[in-house]
Amino acid sequence: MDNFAPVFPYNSSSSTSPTAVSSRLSLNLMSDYSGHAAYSIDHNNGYDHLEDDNHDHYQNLGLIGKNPNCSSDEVGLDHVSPTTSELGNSEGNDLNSASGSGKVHIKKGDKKIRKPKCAFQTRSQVDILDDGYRWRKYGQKAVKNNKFPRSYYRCTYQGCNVKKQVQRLSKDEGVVVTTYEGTHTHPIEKSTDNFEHILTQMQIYSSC
DNA sequence: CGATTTTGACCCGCGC
DNA sequence: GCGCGGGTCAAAATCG
Repeated sequence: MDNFAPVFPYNSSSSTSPTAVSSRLSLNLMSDYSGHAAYSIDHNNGYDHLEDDNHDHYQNLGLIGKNPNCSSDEVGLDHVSPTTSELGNSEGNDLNSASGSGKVHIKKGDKKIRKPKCAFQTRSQVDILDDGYRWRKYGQKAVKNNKFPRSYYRCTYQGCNVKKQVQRLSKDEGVVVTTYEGTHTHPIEKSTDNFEHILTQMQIYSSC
C-alpha cells in the first residue's frame, strides 16, 4: 500500500488545524468523472459569497478521485521519463522537466510512475482558482464532449513539478474541475484566505 | 526584458 | 495498423 503524500498543495506542515469546520461538511459520492468516483462536499453554510470582482470566489463542490484517499493509482494519466532522473524509489515526485531533448513521454520498457492525483470540483465564475501557488500554463486542449477547453498548468517554483489541470464542465458551466498532480516541495507562496480554508477542510476527508 | 500565455505540432496509449 | 483522444513541447506573441 503506497501512501501518497498530500495531493493538495498543502503539506502537513500547514499550521491551520482542521478541526472546527469539519462538522459543516458532508460527503456525497458521485460517480461521474472520467470513470472515477467523485466525492462532493456540500457546505451547509459558508462559501457562498459569490460577489467579488477581481478575486476569485468559489464554492467548493467536492473531491474527485478514485477513492477517498486520493491515491493516484490507476488514474493513469502521467508518464514519467526516467531517463534523466532517478525514479527508482523517489515516490515519483519528479516529473523531470525533460528540458532540452524534447518530449517527456516514456519509452517502452520504462515503468510508469504515477504521481498522486486528486481532483475536486469548485463552483466558480473564474477558471483559475487562487490557491496560493504560482502556476505557468503550458498547454490547452479541447476536450471531447465538452465545449470548454482543458488547461494545463505547472508550478513555477524551481524543482517543483506539481501540475494541475483546470476544466469547466460543459453541462454545468458554473463548475470548474481542478486536478492536482504531485506534491509541492516548497511552502505556499502567498496566503489565500478562503481557498486555504477550503482545502484544509477537504484534507480531513481525503487524508491524502 | 523577463515571465507568462497562446497555439500548432508532436508523441503516446488505447480501442477497434 | 490506424485513428482518436489526451498530454506535452516549444516558438512566437503578449504582458507587466
